[in-house]
Amino acid sequence: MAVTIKDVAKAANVSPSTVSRVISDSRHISDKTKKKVRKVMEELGYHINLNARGLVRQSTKTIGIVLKYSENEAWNWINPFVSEVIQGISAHCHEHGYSIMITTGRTEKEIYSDVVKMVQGKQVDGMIVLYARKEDRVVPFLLEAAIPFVVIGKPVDRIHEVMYVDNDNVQAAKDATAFLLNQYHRKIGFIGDNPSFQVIQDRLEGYYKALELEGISKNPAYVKFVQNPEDEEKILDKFLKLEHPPTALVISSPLQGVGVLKRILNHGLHVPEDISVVVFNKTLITEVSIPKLTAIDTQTYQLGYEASKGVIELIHYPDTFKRSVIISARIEPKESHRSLQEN
Amino acid sequence: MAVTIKDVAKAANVSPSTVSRVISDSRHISDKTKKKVRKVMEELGYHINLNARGLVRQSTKTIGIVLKYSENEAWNWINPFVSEVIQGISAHCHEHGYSIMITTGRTEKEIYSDVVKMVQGKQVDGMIVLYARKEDRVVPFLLEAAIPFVVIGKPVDRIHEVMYVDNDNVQAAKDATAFLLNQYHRKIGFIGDNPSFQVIQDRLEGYYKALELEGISKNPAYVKFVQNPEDEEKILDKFLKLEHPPTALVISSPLQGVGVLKRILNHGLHVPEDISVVVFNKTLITEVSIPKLTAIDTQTYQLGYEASKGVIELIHYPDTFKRSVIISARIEPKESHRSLQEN
DNA sequence: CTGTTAGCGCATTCAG
DNA sequence: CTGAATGCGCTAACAG
Repeated sequence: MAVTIKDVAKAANVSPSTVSRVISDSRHISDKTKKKVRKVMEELGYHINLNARGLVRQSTKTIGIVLKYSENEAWNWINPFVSEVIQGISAHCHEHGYSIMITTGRTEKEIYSDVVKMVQGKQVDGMIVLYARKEDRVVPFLLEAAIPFVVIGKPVDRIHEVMYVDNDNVQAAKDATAFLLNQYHRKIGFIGDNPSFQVIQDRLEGYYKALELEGISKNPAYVKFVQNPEDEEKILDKFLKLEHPPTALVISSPLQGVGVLKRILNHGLHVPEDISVVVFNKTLITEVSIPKLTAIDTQTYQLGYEASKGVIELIHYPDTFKRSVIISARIEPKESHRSLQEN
Repeated sequence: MAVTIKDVAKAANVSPSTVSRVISDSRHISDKTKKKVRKVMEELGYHINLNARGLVRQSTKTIGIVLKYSENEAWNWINPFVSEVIQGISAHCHEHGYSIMITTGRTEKEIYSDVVKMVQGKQVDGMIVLYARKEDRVVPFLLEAAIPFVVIGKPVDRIHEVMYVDNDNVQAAKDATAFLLNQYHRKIGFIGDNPSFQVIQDRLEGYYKALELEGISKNPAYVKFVQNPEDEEKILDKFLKLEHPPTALVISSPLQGVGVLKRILNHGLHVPEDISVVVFNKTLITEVSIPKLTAIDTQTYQLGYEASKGVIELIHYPDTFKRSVIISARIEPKESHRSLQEN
């Protein structure tokens, strides 16, 4: 067995509680004893057992992260969104001494039970959910369990009861579409992935809104959902076979963006000469892409950072008003778009 | 407070120890009582406190993951290698009921203290280290602490004392180089990132070996290390200003691969017409790249999966022979190379 | 300023 | 097959 608080106490000729107080640097302990105890701890190689502390404190200083799953495994972790968000969460958690635990499940059901285990098992003090989607069981469970949590994305149900961090996706998509409209595009397509995620719905809405403002009516043929990379080919085919193919596309993920880029080339067309492309989420990928993709910077890292700030605040002050945070997103013009009017 | 084993015991008219036995499905309990107790657990909404269990069992069923850090933050998580490895680890851990905790630190020092906290704090039963590098303090610490762990990559020191999972990077780089030699390239460059990582050293060695077999002597001008994306430009400049610029490149990361691709285009050159490129680590990125990059499939997911298998085996059978695992890597010819002899 | 006492929730002897 | 007793390592009153 490892050396415990008792061993230290004995060796230092003090009581265990004194040692405990030294550990938490209580100000009710004289500097002299602190020094003495710390020396003994050093000598004995003492280290606190966080498990035991967790048990008595009813807190583990750990945040659980519910990963976004998708039908298509590959798109999950590889999607740079997840990586960047976690970076942001990590950074803030580290500043506050919190550890991070992540779900390991791959299906919706597995992830749900991971969450139950973390929460009911008292492994975490709070949770961050990396997605918002319809008919999801995780958020209702967390509400029921009354554990601090923050959703990244816009919750679908019971929105007033949950704290969330999100971009204004409606606005962002509206901006992106308006950006293309300003460049005299009138036939603009929209490509999203899984429409059951709220984020896709919001972006679609923003896209429609921008068109509406220009008096352009909804055209379902210009809206497609790609659930796996293979579909990209078909979708582009369909677009191009239209009597009036789109001259520009708004695409809801960077990976899809580069995918579509490639398909366009396959068709012997060029970006931005033949088709302009604006994608959601500026990431390293959009930067290394050729051409660089004109992308909407959703400040993913910041999203994670703020989410972490949120949970930790909720943990410390449970009665905090659940003020949700909107992270601004703005378009960064790069090389994948052009104006139709080459004045 | 949540409902505990005692509450269940009381409600079911049994002793706490009986409830405990029902939880672990002990075969010393009659089916009748099991049923009865389970019913009560259900009604009361009982869930085990894993913290308490951890304390008494001296095991948390949690694996810690030590993330690879790099000077350049962005390259860390975004690097798909990490994502894929974690997917593999996740999958296996989930199968065995293990949770995953990740380090949150960004600098070497922070990560080290994260590790100490996890291990000494008894938060984890085992560890997986996602890198192997010189003068690293983590591995020695882990050895000292005598906790089960597996390194992904080839350990630098005390290699016989640690279990590791790795590709044969020497062989893989040799194959990659030989592949280019077979295509009649004679001036082959090598680009790696941080040379303090063992993996880079190994690949460099393999590269040299292949050249040697063809009687081509080492040329330092053909070997460059890129520590951040900006350097790519300079390095390519240097390569191209040589009297005999390389006609092919072996590159040690997919992100660097696409980066270099882009720089080559900037110079008005084309891949594979002017320069052939072979990169390490087939990932989604190499697939969506234009052209698709001829890449070495290092089976990253499998690397993680095997590492997890390793730790969990070590946890269950501490005296397991530390048999290390080599995951085969093979080159997947795509579109970024060509033969110099167009017969 | 420090020691004593009493658990946190669970698993595991040892009896019966 | 089940119950009573004990302790995992730590913290938090409550005394002094």
